[in-house]
Amino acid sequence: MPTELKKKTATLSDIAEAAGVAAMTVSRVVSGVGYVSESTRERVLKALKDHNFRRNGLARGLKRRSTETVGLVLGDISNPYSTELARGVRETLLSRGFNLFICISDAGETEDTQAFKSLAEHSVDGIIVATRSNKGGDKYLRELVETNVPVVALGRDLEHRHVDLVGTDNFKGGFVATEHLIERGHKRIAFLGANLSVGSQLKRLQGYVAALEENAIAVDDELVVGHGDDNVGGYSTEEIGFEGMKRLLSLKNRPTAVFARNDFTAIGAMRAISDAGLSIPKDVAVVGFDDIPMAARMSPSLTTVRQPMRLQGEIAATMLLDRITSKTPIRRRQRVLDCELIVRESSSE
Amino acid sequence: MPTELKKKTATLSDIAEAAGVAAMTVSRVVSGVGYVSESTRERVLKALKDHNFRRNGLARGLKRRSTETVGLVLGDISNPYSTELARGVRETLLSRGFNLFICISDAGETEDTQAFKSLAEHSVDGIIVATRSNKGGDKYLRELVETNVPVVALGRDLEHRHVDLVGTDNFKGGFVATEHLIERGHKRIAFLGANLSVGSQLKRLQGYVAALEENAIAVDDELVVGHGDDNVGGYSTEEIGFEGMKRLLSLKNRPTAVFARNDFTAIGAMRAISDAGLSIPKDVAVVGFDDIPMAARMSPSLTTVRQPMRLQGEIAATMLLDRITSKTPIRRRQRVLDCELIVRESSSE
DNA sequence: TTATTGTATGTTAGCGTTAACATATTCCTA
DNA sequence: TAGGAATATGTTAACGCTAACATACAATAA
Repeated sequence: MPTELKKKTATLSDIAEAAGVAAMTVSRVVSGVGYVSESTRERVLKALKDHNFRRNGLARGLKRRSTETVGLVLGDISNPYSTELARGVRETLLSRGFNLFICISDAGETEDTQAFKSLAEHSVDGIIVATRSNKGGDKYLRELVETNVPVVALGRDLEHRHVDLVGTDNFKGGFVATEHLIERGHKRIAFLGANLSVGSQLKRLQGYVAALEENAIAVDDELVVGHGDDNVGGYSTEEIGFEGMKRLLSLKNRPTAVFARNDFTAIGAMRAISDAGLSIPKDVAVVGFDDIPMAARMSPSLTTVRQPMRLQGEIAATMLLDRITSKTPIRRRQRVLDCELIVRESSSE
Repeated sequence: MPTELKKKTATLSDIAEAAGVAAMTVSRVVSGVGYVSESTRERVLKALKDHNFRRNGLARGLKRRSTETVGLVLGDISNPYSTELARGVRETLLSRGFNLFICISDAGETEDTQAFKSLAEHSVDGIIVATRSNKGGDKYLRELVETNVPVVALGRDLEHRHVDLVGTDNFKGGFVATEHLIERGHKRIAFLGANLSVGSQLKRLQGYVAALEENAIAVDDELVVGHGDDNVGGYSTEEIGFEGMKRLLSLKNRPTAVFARNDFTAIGAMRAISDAGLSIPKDVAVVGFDDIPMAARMSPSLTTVRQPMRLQGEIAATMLLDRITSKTPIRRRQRVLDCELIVRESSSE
C-alpha cells in the first residue's frame, strides 16, 4: 500500500453504535437539545471525540430546512470599507449562531447571477447584496425573493416589496461636503469621479449640485468630471482621481476646490495637485468620501465624509436575521444612516 | 390576507408530476447526464421554467458526496493582493465548474477554527487557507486533512504530508531588495516591520540578513525594528511603518535606506521621512514588498518586490482541484514562485 | 393508591436528490 | 431475422440527519 488509508468520516449511526445508544441520542448530545442522562452524555461525548465526529451540514440542513448560513455578495473587496462592512455583518451573525460565506462578483451580470445562484443552491438562509445593481443580477435576485429567500440590499437598491435596504445618506454627504467648501470661500468647486450609473454616486452628485444651487453658485459642467461607466474598484479609482484632476488643472479657469466621490479618488487628486507644484489646501482644497483609515494619516490629512460601514453591516445582518426568523412576511424596510463631515487639513489650514 | 402567499420551491418530483415523467428523468434533464428524448426534454424544460425550479444543493451534495464548492479562508481582505489572489482562485475554479465561498478570519485561533469548521460542515470539497498560521487553527485543519478534506496552504505553511503549499520566495525577495540597496552604496540599511511569528516575514528578514552578510555588512540590531506580535492587516501596517520609521530617524546614526516588510509599511515610512523634512531617496531610500497598484503611482514611486498574487491563486486552485478529483492520495507538493525587484524612484534617482 | 408530570431513550419516516439497476423500445449488423 | 447495442424511461434505495411520535421509568402530587 503506497499511501496511508484515511479515516472515513463517522456518522451519527457510527457513533451511536460505538456508544451503544440510538442515533437520535447522539443527535441530542451533539445539538444539545432534549433529554440525555449525564452518564449517557459522557459516553457519547467520548465516542464523538474518539471518532473525530463532524456533523454533516448537508444532511442536517436538508432535514431542518435551514443551514444557519448567510451569504454576503461583495463587488470590490480591496477596499477598507468592504472589510468593515463584512466585519459588522459577521459579528452580528456569529453572535446569533449564524455563519457567513462571502462571494465576490466584480464583473457584471453573469458573475452576479452566478454568485446568487451558487448561494441559493447551497441553501443559505438569506443573502446580503452589496454589489452594484445590474439588470440580470437584479432579475435573478427578485426570483429568489419570490421563492422565499430573504434578501437585504446594502449600499444600493433593489426594488421589491420584501427586500430591505440599508445605506448612507449620500445626498446629505455630497451636500455637507460641498457646503463646507463653500463656507471656506470656494466658488469654483469641482466634482471628481462622477459615475451616474451607480445610485450612490448619483446621490452624492445631486447633493453637490443642491449645495451649489442653494448658495447661488452656477453648476459648471466643465467642473464635473467622471469616468462614464467605469467599473473599477478600490485602489483603481485612485487613478481616476489622478487623471481627472490633471484634466481639471489644465482648465484655463481651474477649480480652487474639489469634492471627490471617494477617498481613493481624492488621494489620486492630491497626487495630481502635488505633481503640478500646487499646494493643498492653499491652491486647491480637497474633500473625499468614506473616511478610510489612510485619510487621517496622510499629509495633509484628508477632509472627508465618514459613513458608518460597520454599523451598516450590523444593521443589514440584523434585518436579514429578522426576516429569516420571522414566520410572517415582512414589508420592505429602509434604513438610511447619517454621515458625518470630518474636517482635516486638506480643506482648511 | 395581509401579505401575499409566496411560492413554495418546487422539487424534482413536482416538476416530474407536471411534465408527466419520473423524477429521475427530470434529474437527467437538469444535470444533462443520461438519455432523454428531445420531446421529453422540451416538456421537462418548460415545466422547470414554469415552476421556477432551483435544485437543492444540499440534497444533491448529500447524495453525490460532492458540492463542487471550495472554501477560501483569508485573513486580511482589505488588501489589494487578497483581491488578486481571490480572483486567481475564483477564475480557475469557475472554469472547472466549481464555486467559491470565502470566509474571513482576522482574529486568531477561535475565528480560524470557526471558519474551517463552518466550511467543513457545509461539505466544501476542499479548502485553501491563506490566513496566518496559529496553533489552534492548524490543529483543526490537520484533523480535516485526516478525514480526507483536501487542503492547500497559500502564502503560509501547514505541515502535513497531504497538504500542498504555494508561496513566494520570500527569502530571495528580502535578499534582492537588500542587495539592490547595497549596490546603490548603502551600508546602513534598516528592516522595518519585523514580525517573527509570521513565516513569510521571517524569510524576508533572513534574506535581508543574508544579503548584508554576503556583503560583509554587520547586522545592526538597532536597525531591525518590528512590532513584536502585531496582528493587523492591510492599511494598519502603514501606521507601523510610520512609527517604526520615526524611531529609526531618531537614532544618532540613522539608516540611509530601509527595506519594509510590505508596501503599506513602506508608504508609512515614506510619510515619516517626508514629515521629518528628509528627501527620498536622497536622504533615505525605501524599498517595499508586494507591488500593490499604488506603489507605482506615488511620488516618488516605490521600489518594491513584486510577487505574482493572481498566479499564486491560480496555482493553489489547480492543486486543490487535483486533490479533489484524484482518486488516490497525493503527496505534499510545494510551489515556490519567483519574485521580482521592481526598481522605481524611491531607491534611485 | 392512582394519576400527573418530568426525564430518558428508542423508532419511524422523510427532507430532495441521484447511483444503480431494471425494463422497454428502437436500430443496426451479421 | 436473430441478437447485440444504443436509446429512453422508470423503480428502488440510500446519502446523514432530525421532527414527531412512542415508550418506559422515575418522581411527585392528589
